[in-house]
Amino acid sequence: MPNITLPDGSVRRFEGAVTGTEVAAAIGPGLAKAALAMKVDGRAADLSRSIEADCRVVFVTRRDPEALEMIRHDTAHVLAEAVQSLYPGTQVTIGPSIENGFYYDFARNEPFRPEDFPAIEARMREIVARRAKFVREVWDRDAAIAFFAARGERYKAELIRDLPQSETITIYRQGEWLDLCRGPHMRDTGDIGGAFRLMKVAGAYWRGDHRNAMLTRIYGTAWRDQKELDAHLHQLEEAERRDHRRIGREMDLFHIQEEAVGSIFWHPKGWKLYRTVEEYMRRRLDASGYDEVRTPQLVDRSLWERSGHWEKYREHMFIATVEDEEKTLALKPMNCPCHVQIFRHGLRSYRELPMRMAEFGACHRYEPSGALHGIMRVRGFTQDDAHIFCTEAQIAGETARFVELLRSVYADFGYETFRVKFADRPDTRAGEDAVWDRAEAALREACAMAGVEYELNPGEGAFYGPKLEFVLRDAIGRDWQCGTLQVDFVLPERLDAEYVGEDSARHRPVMLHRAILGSFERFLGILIEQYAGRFPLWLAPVQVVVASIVSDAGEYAEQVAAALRAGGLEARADTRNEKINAKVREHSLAHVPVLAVVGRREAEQRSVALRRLGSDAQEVLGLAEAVALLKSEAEAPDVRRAGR
RNA sequence: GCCGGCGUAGCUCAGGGGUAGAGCAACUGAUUCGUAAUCAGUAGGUCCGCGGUUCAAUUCCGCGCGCCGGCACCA
Repeated sequence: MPNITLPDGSVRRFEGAVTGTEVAAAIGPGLAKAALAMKVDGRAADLSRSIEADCRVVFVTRRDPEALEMIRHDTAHVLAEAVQSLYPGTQVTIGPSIENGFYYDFARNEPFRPEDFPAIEARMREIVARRAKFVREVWDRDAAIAFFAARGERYKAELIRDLPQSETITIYRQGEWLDLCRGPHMRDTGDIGGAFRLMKVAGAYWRGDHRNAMLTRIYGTAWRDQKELDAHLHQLEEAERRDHRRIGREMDLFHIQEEAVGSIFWHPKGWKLYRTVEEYMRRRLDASGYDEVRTPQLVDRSLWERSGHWEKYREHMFIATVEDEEKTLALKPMNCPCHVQIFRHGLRSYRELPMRMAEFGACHRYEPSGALHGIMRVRGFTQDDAHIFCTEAQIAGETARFVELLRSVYADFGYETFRVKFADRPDTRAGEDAVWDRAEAALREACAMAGVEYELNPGEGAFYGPKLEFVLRDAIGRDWQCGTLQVDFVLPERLDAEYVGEDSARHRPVMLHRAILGSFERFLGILIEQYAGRFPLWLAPVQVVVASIVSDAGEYAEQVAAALRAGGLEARADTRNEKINAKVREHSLAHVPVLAVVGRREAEQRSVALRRLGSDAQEVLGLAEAVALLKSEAEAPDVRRAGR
C-alpha cells in the first residue's frame, strides 16, 4: 500500500503496487500524456517500473533537463538498431548521451563514413515512427553473457562479465532489437521525436585504451524539437566564425607552416597582442612578489635524468647533439629543473622563503601529431611559469595567494567564472605514498582556505605531485587547461634543493609549480575566440585607424596618428584613395575598436570624429582631448586600478 | 601515434584523363567622395610532394607530408 509523495507535497495512496504510468494516469490525463519517465526518491526510472513502497515521485516531462538526456540516450539506442539492421555483422559496444547529443561505438572491419549517414538516419526515422515500446527485462548474468557471446557480440559479453556481481543485468528491448543497458528509457522510440542528426564519425579505442582495438564511433546531436536543433546547428556555425585559426588568418596575427609544424610564426599584429599580454603579466607578477629569471634552452641530459623527466618523457623531448661533442642536450620541455639550479646556487636560508621564481619560459615538447591544434596545442610554446619554494607550512597560504592572483588576472581578461579540477595521484608516480598523502592533504587544505570549489579529476596528477587545473572553454566548447598549481615534494629531493632552517639544520623546501595563463599560445588562442577578434581597447593590436575622407586631409590624418602614437596608442593612418564608406567597412571588418575620421572640416578645426566598433555614432573632439580620452580608455586594467 | 575526411591563385571555393576557372584581395589608371564595398583595366597557379598506370595525370592508383574532426597523449 504505497503512499506516494508528489513534488507539491500531496500524498497519494494506492492499494498495492502501481506502475509510474498508473500513478500519472491517476493524477490526470495531461500528466499521463506528458510523463516520459519518473524519479523515485531522486533516482530515474522507467514509467513502467512498479512502485511497492512509500516514496517520493517526480515525473519527468519533455521540458525537464533529464528528458533531454533521455532523448539522447534513446536516440543512441535507435542508432545502434539502425546500424545493425543495415550493416549485419557490426557489433555494438557502448552509446552514452553526452553534452549536446550522443555517440555510439561500433566494432566493424570497415569504418563508417559520413556518406553512410543518410541511409542510417532514414532507418532511424523509421524506427522512431514505429513507436516501439522500451521494455525492461532483468536477465541472469550467465545467460546474458551466453546470449551475447552466441550472437558474436564479444564486446557486450565482456562488458557484462566485468560488471560487479552486485549489479542487476538489465536488457532493454525496442521491438525486435535489444541491448544491454542500465536504463532508464522513455516510453517508446516515438518519444524521441525528429530533432536529431548524425554529425561525424571518429575512431575511438575500446574502453579508451590505446592498446585496445579501435572502434568506429558515430556522433549525433539530439534535441527536444526542431527549433532547439536549429539553434544548436546555428551556434556551431557561429563557433566556426570565432575559430582562432580563422581569425588569426583574417586579422593577420600568425601562421604555421610545414617546415615548423607545431611552432608559430607571429606576425606584427599577433606579436603586438602577445606583448600586451606578456607586459601585463610581468607587471602582475612583479607586483605579487615574484622574481623573474631566465634559464637555458639547451640543457644536458644528465639534469633531466636526475629530475626523472628523461625516464618518463624522453620520447617527447627534442634532443640536440653536436658532431664534435659527446654530450647529449635536450631543448627544455619545462623550466622547473633549471629553477632548482638557481635555488641551489648558494646556501638558502628559511628567511628567503617563500621564494617565488618566475620565468616566461620557452619550452619545446614533441607532442603527438594528432594532438596539435592551431596555437592551442603546439610543440614550441612559452609558459608564464613560476616556482614557489616554500616550507610545508606555507603551502596553504601561497596557494590562496596564487588563486587570488589568478582570479584577478582571469577577470581582467573577461573570465569571471572558470572550472577547477583537483587531479590526484596517478598510477605511475614518483615519491612515497606517505609523501603523496601529505601533498594531497596540503592542497585540499589550501583549497578550503582559498575558498576554491573543485571537481575531482582522479589519477590525473603530475608524476611528482597533485595539481589543481584551471580550465577555460573555447568557442567550440572544448575545455583547455590553462592555469595550474602543483604541489611537489619530489623534485626538491631528486635535485637536492635545501635551505637552512631556524634550527640551523638543513631542510627540503616544497616546490609549488604554477602558471596562470598556462602557455601564451594557448591562452591567446582562447582569448581570440572569446572576443571573436573584437578585443577590448587595451588588448587590440591596432587600436585606432585614422581614416581620411579626401586627400587634402591626408597630411592631417598622419599628424593625428602620430599624436596618438606619441600618446602610447597603436594607431595608423589610412590615407588611401578610397571612399570613407569603404574604409569604415574594411576597418570594421578588421575589428579595429576605434576609427578616427578626418575630413577638411576636422583638418581646419584640428579635431577628429571618433567612431567605435559596433556603433555608428560619431563623437567629434579636439585632437588633444581625443588623445587623452583614448589614452585613458586604453589603459590596462591593472594600470587603471593603480592609477585610482 | 590510431581511425576517418580533406589538400586547385593571398583568401573563399568551382572544375575535371588532353589550353586551369569565379568572387574577394593585389597591382595600374580614372575618380576627391562625410561614416559598412566607386569604376575600368592588368597580373597571378609545380592544381601539397614523390612514384606508378596511360600516347597523355591536377584528375585514376600507391606511398609520404600537412591540415581538419575524433580517440589516445598532455611533465
